Amino acid sequence: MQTIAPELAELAALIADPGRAGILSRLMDGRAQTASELARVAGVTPQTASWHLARLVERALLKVERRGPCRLYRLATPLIAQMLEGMMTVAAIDPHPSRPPPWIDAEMRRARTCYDHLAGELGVAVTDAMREHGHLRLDQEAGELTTSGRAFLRDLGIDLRSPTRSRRQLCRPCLDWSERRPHLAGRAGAAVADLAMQRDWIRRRPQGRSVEITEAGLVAFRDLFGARI
Amino acid sequence: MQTIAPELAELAALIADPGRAGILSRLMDGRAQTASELARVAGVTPQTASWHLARLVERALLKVERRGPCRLYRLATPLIAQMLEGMMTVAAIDPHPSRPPPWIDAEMRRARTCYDHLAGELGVAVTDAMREHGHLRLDQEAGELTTSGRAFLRDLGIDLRSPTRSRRQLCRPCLDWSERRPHLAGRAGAAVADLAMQRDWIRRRPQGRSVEITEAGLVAFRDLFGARI
DNA sequence: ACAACGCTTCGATCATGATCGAAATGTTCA
DNA sequence: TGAACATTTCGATCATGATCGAAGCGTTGT
Repeated sequence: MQTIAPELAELAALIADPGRAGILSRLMDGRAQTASELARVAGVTPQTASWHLARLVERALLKVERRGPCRLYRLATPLIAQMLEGMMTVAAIDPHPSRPPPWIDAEMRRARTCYDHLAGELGVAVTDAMREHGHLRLDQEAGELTTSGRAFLRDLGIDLRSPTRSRRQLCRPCLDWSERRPHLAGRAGAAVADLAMQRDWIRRRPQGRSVEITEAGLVAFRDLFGARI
Repeated sequence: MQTIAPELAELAALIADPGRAGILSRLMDGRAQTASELARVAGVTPQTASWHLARLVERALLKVERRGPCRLYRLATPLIAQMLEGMMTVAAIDPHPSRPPPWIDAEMRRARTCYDHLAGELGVAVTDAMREHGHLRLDQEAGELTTSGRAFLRDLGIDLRSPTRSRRQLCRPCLDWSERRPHLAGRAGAAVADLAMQRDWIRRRPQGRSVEITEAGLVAFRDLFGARI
């Protein structure tokens, strides 16, 4: 019997190094990063990071583009992000509740981006609010935007038709690894995150995936969305 | 910045061994297997397999139950299967199309089970047929069973309300790693696979995840579902 | 109780691959 | 052209963990 087990092992081995896992984790926000920054995140020297990055690119987990003397690395496809999401969800489950659980940075847990949508307490709160207002149906495996939900987003100025040719799903759940409950992902999730960024409701912190919720953002998420944050 | 990168690496390391990857791959059909059988699949001695299995159980990827002198191992939760699905999907993408692609066993590609639903050419054909008949809407990230679809399954004798308390989604896409296109998963997918098994349309082969399509099955899938297989 | 069987633990060996210093490459700008 | 900078390549070292033989454990059936 021939299976893809060898390829599975090979792929897993690529993620099994703490440095490379850190790099992939860092790139989960969908942005591109320089080799130096990724070396810093991984906690290794630039030459070691270079070796790791070469392997990740060779296996097509990352793609690289040259910008001047720098090289910018990013996840090759959303499929990679989706796979990592799935793995992080399992990784976040502590098999030994007695052991001190992996301490998760408070800012990270509060609000962050997950590839291109909102995650953490903020992501889950926004999702819950939309669900309670009948905008959304979502569980651990699938999601659906209601008529009211489409109208709600349209009123916020979100045009969901924009990337029409995209095969990407409108509305999809993503299991939040810090909250352990699903939050909104897919095109709708990305659109909400974009909007929040554009209106300065959230700001990316210079490093890491965590984001800062501005005063205006707090008001907006509470009043416009009805989120309890 | 604290992330779950270390836990991600640890989890990946667990899958990164060819033996363990083989074991996990073997258990993707959702059935339980003895340690001996898994040792055989992994291509290692029983004592080595025992060591691998202990690590997988300790990390809660597998659960074990004793049946007489044997120990039966199975995937701990459907979440694990879902994670492995995601990884296999990426693993099946050959980063170097020039290299000979991982040769996939013909029986495996033809028809197999993926945790608890149909996969391979059969799974995709059934899914396509249901889609073409308006029973199903499905793309790479989400799925929905139409009214006609519910009626269709009901007429086949499938009661989808049965596991009511289950939080599991009715209808969900699963990216087929051999066909590289989504097939039907979720409770509906499992129900179809169950039905096919009960009516002897498909038979599990003694070892491996591939299944045999019976003569009656070929007729049923073509006539009842309209599948082109 | 004893033998048969499946599985696990122990101990020693061995291979893989992660790491960094040193040096080379390549790009931009003056 | 040459200096400054980011990145990569090379080479040597070192740690981790996969492996199997031998022995031990636990369950079942006679």
